[in-house]
Amino acid sequence: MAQPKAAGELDAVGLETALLEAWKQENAFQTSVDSRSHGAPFIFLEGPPTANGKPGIHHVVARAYKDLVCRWKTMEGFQVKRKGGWDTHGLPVEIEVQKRMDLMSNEAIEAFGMDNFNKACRESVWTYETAWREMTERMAYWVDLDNPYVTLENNYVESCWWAIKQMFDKGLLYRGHKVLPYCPQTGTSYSSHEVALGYKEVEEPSVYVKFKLIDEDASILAWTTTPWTLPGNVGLAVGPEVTYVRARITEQAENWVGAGGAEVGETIILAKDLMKEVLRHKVEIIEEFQGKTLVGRAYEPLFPDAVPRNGSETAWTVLEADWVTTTDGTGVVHTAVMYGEDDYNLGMAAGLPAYHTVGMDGAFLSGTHPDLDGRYVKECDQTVIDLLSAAGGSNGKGPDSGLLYREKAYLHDYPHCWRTGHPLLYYAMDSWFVRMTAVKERLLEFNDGVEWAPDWVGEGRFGEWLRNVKDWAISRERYWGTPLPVWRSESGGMKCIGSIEELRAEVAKAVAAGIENPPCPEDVDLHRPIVDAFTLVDDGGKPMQRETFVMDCWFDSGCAPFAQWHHPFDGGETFDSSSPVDYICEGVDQTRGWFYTLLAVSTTVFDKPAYKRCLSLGLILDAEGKKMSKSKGNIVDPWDHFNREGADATRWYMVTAGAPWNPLKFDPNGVRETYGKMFLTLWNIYKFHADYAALDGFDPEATTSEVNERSSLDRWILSRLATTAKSYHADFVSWNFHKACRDLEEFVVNDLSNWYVRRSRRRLWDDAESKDKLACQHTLHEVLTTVCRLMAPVSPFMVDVIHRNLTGETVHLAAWPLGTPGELEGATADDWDEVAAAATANLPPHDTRLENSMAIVRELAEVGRRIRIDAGRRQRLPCAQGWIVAGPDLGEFYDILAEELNVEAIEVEKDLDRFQRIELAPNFRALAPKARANVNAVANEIKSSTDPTALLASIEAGTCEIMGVSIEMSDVELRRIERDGFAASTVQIGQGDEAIQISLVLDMNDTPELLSKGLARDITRRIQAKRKTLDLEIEATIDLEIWLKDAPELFADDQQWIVTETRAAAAVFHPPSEAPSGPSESFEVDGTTVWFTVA
RNA sequence: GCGCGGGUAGCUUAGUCGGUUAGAGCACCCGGCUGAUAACCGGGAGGCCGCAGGUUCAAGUCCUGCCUCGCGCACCA
Repeated sequence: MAQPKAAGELDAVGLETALLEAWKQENAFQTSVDSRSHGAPFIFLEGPPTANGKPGIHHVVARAYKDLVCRWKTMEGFQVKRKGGWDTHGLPVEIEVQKRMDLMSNEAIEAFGMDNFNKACRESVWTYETAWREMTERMAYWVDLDNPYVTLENNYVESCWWAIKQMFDKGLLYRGHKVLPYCPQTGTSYSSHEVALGYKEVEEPSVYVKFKLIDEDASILAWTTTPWTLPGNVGLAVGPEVTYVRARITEQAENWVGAGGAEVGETIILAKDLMKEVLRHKVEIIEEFQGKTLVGRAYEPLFPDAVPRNGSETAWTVLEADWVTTTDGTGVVHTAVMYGEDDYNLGMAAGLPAYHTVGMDGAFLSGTHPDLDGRYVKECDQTVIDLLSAAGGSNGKGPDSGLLYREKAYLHDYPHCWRTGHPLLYYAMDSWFVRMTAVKERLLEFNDGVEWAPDWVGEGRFGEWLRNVKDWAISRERYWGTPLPVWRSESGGMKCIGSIEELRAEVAKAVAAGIENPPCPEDVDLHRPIVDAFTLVDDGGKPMQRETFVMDCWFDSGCAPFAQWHHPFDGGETFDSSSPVDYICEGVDQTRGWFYTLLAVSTTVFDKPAYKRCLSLGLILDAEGKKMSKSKGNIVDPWDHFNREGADATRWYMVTAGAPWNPLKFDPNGVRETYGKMFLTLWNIYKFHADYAALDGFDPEATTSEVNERSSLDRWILSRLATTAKSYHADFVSWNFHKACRDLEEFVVNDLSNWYVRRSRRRLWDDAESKDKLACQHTLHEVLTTVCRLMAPVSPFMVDVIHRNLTGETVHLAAWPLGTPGELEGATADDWDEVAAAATANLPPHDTRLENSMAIVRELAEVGRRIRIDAGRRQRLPCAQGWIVAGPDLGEFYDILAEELNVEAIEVEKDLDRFQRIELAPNFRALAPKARANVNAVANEIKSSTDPTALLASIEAGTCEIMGVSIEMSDVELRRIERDGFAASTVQIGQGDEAIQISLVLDMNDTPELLSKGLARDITRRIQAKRKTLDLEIEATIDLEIWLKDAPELFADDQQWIVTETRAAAAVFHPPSEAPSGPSESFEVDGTTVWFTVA
């Protein structure tokens, strides 16, 4: 039923686009999943891309690896459902819209109307959906885009709310402060990811400030790069173990630059290590002591009215903090509670007053200082410096020299708003947190159970992150996102809403309590501002407003395992039976992103891991090794390659270019190379088989050919196929897809095309039916279908065309050649009966001896060419005799060898010494323990022996001793090398103990018969080339005329051979005296001139 | 600054437990082969294996330090 049709010329792009159409018609993806519906499930989870930018080549890479594993597992008989997904919330979407609509501040958005804005966001999300869908389809990433999960949909949001409520009920969700990078111009705090976009190197004034101790006439010196935080100072931190000094100024400084200074006799306290760097005055050290002795000492506030004490006993005293170092500054850290993370944490722990001196607009609050109130902090650096450097300092009660010791320009990277370019302020803000620190042990435990590829991402980078886990600041002061479903009353009453039903009930309750509310229908849209409008009541009957935050959009995607099914509102079974998922795969940049939030949500909500296997992909760089980014404009458009080399070559290139977790330098030339090398070769192999199969009406099912009756060449390629397939599979299992595919490519190009097909060509030319031809066709059929199946997960197009034509069935419904464990009774994605699985494999028999022998044959064929080049004997001139010296019996390959070497006869030379001499080389591994320090000297003795034969004899006799070391056979390696003066060459096959040296010797003597044959071959070759340039059909016949000059005799047999080979219907061989009268082709070979005409 | 991963030929890269002469592809040059393709074969040129030190009989491989690139964290007084 499956008689192959002839294959045409290759048009990769046409082939792929036509096949896409066929797949669509056949519903191929769904069919491939459904056909395994009885298989064990293998759960894949798609990490949702944000569809608010055009997809680039880096997206293709990630999708290629997702697809690869899913297709592979499907072929193994597992049922691999693949639901698509879209990440639709969050700042990237908002910013896209803000840019487009010129709404660059929160005020602008609110003036525009939050409902309008969110509507625009909702629409904006789908701007690039088509582009994504087209890319996804074109690259043949099989995923269900018709029923994706979408994070903005009500069902999805409702599941997120449910999850938040679980956290809330467990006490894992709390409201607190966090110091965040904040842009007063846009009124937005930024996530670390966004902050990273805006670092700029800037030079700013840094200041060394004297904090005057109350109970002593001395000052503690502290340093800051942000003078605007000084009015908020309420503490000084010292390292308890750090050594400090009390230093007295002994002399005025010379060449003082800038503001500040000190009087002779003033006492200054700072870290000993930093004294030289900081102090510009000559000083004497009065005392050295540890930081802890300073703790508790009180000092005078710099700006006495800026911050109220509010009963704090620790305010304006010295505190200890173990993170204080002496790498820069003075070893004393000025602490302004609200404007630094460390400061804030220290302030909370020590009970410092937590008051802002700066408003949300970035200006000093009124009451800070008359000269500062109401001014933008970044413009006040100089004013602060002036106030402090004035005699007595800002309050006039400091030392005569003022409170400023020095100012110094300081160059550093500082975060700036990547939208407005303004410097960001670290600012303590209200925020909601998930208490990740409470589940740290569980996170680590679950992570240990994950199979990471590569393992160091899990143990190293991700493990490190988890060991230092901090509470997750999960709220954002934004508009477009999953609203935080917590309502709060002024008295602190709180309620977390976990479903629409609950929301409606609470609204009803509030209405019943007399609070007006908008209607809350069953399909109420769970977005701002709609949900903001509901006022609920707390248990005491007090009105509660929603906390106006939205969730970090990473929280949304972290909920994907269950929210995609609308869990638990769908009944809960789907998630319960598909958790944790078996496989996820994303770029390594998701380590702290999705990989983390999946685990974080799963751990806090379900106390369970989220995934079992995680493939973490390396970054995609451009050909120069730079990260691909929109701003650099170096993004490669996947369509460039889809439309030129096709998706197959693009995908195969990506996988073979390096390990999946290594950064990939995407080189467009590499795709071209892959196309030419792998796919064109594969196609031509296929074409060779299919064309003759069609011509001969070959039907693999109607005929049979017993493998053990086939030629050794057939059995060899089948054995190579089995070997390659097994290592291919093993590499897949260990995530080494690159190795697997490189080896398979090597097999296809080298073994299959360059040897098997080349050697088999004549077998198929034969018009007559023969057992051998049938054997060859069955062999090609088996090898090609198996190669197609192996390649199908990586590059699904061409192999499907080939597989369909050869077998009548799509490769995507075919079984994995190494077995289908997923179909086994009781199998799971993690566990199956190995023996039963092996029985489902379908591979030809191994024959290691045959593989080894053929390796030698091929080596010898190459050696023959080398010998001829060295001896200056042309390839087509036959040699009478070739001798093989040593090596295993290659008798069954003599015909191949004779043809490859172009020799009349092959003989095995038993007398090794006739053509070979020996050399001895030391075996260091064996020799080193015996000879110890003398190993090199002993080795030299062995290497440089003038009579290796005699040396060998003495070693064999056990009487050899060099420098006191007795040498045995295991201490040396014996090498056989051709003797000088022969047209010969020696090769080594194999390594170590199994290595053998084989020499090939060619007889260089000419006879008239050989010269005639050689000439005939040269003439034939020229005529064949001519036939080709004339573009003749293979069956077409020609009329031939040949003239010769200075030629050896061309015997009748050889004339006839030329006639047969060139399909000459008529041939005239002119006598040596004649020369052509009309136009003709001519060439010269070894002094002979040949003219010929082809008609 | 801390952590992770790299640095091998002009480019892309392989290199196992430390072991003899560091292997391949692309590009380049020369030659060959081809009813066989953009393929293939032989040869050539091209390597301080990032630098320095150490361990060792022996280091691309192990150790230490440094330089450099990428990523992540912190950018912090």
